[in-house]
Amino acid sequence: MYKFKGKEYPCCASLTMGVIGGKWKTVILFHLIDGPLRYNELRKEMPTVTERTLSLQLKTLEEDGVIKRKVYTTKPPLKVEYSLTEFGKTLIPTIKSIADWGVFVVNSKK
Amino acid sequence: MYKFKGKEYPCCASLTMGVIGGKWKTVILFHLIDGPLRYNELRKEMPTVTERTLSLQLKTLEEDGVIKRKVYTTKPPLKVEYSLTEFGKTLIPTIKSIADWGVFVVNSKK
DNA sequence: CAGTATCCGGGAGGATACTG
DNA sequence: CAGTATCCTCCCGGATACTG
Repeated sequence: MYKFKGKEYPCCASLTMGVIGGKWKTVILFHLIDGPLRYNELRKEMPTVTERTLSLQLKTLEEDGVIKRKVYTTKPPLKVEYSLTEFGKTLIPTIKSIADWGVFVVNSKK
Repeated sequence: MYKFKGKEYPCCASLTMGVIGGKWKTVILFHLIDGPLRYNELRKEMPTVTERTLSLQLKTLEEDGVIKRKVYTTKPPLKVEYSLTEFGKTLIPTIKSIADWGVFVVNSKK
């Protein structure tokens, strides 16, 4: 049994999937590899996600310590930036491997 | 837009997650890295999965061309082996990266 | 700008029983 | 042994409207 953040997983692979699994989390992390992004910048990169879902996924990634949220203003209009934490950066090779395979599949079809 | 097996994905990373995402698929693939396994051998490796779910996940992995199903007997008791296809083997580095990160997280907590 | 609030549907996954 | 069949629950994620 593997434990992380109070959750139990039957396999080392499922622990990782518990953190980066789901429809959107890898996409978010993939876009954050190159540096911090603001909320609306992320939305532009991910045109098909809804505000609510993006917001929820960002929150769970933050709770898992993978990304951090930094607020630059106290009054509207707000400026908020999301970035990988040091812990989150340890995921970069894995995220890149996931992204690379997607590219590989599309390219090898031609 | 990235396409694979009739499905569309907004990002290269989500294409990969479409194939290996979900609660069990990476676990199945992880156990198949070392060689073919029979249905009940897989069940032993994954004690908490139900028969139905394991069966369904194996079927979708097979449809995506990642694993192959080989039947050795025509009459009960059946002998069926699951193994990675050549295409599925291109996923090994990614699966290992995912599994390694799970191990890393557990070890670095101590 | 960066989010909540509210409502909702679908599908992933579970439990149990049965079968070629 | 290797699965189906049936039924059911949960919650992820979507749509839309609203707010500090």
